[in-house]
Amino acid sequence: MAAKTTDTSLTDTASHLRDAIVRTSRALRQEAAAETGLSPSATAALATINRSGPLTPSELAELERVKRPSMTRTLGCLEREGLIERTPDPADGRSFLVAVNDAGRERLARLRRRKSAYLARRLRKLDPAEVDTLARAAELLERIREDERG
Amino acid sequence: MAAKTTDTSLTDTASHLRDAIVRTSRALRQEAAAETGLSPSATAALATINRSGPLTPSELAELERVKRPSMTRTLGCLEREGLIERTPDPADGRSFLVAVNDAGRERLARLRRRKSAYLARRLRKLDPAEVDTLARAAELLERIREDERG
DNA sequence: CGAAAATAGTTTGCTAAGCTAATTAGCGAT
DNA sequence: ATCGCTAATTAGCTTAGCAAACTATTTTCG
Repeated sequence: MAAKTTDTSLTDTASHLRDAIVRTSRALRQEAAAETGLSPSATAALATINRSGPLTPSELAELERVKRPSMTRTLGCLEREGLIERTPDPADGRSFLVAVNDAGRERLARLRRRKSAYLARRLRKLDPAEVDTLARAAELLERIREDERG
Repeated sequence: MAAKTTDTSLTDTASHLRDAIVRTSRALRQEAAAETGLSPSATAALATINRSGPLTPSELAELERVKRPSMTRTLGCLEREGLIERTPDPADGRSFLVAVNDAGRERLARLRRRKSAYLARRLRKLDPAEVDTLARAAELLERIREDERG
């Protein structure tokens, strides 16, 4: 299996993967609006802040691969929801550090717990090997995104 | 491996997968605008029309999991690019059938060929087993989307 | 048969979430 | 101390989704 990784099968895989990601991401967005009151972008940002400790909006924007103005908006949304705290950056008066507060951690835990979340609901219909495949795919997607820089 | 599929690991996998998909889809959109002049949505729709033969806008909307007005817009875009043909639906005067024309097939082939496409470029850095994992993940994502219907 | 209900596609107007360009405020080097 | 750089924001644009309202046709049924 996967013994033959010709360029053709490779670009073919790329096509299918792209379509699958586009469609799933669409479904996620719809679901998110209906279910959590927090957009997928905001959720992803919150998770990143939680994982990578207090960081500046610029750093966060870079991690999430969006531009700073976009992150400004997302942070505004998270702040309105009362999920993050801003503290002044001791090293730079223009900037500040963002951290998840208790409410944010609560929300993240709740999101993770949500059995009815779109993907979790569907994952429960798969067998363990298939779930594992998707778990590894998620890691791979993050990894190839990391390599990026132009 | 994957022997333990507790509900915890399952919802955890769901979280990671969702974030990975959201971020990758963002990267794809940016890339698409810059590179092909055709949005990921339009590309996915074109591929579906090509794969599933001539079909009505409603059927297409259902396959792509968008609402009819959204598909109207996407089709308008594909038509402006001269990639599809509409023929009257012999069975229903209100409707019509959409099919990919030569230019559309050309474009699809070109897209698939594009070695520099975002995902293809990154896939080439992975080893065959990893590419295979992503290929199977794409299938799984499509499959769990199929199950849907509320 | 003909009127009412249902359905296909479109139009209109809204929202979310990305972007770029321009602005404001603080940092740092000459 | 000033001038250029960088951080965040603001303003305005775009894309792509949605729902509701509209038009045209089909289907149903009295």
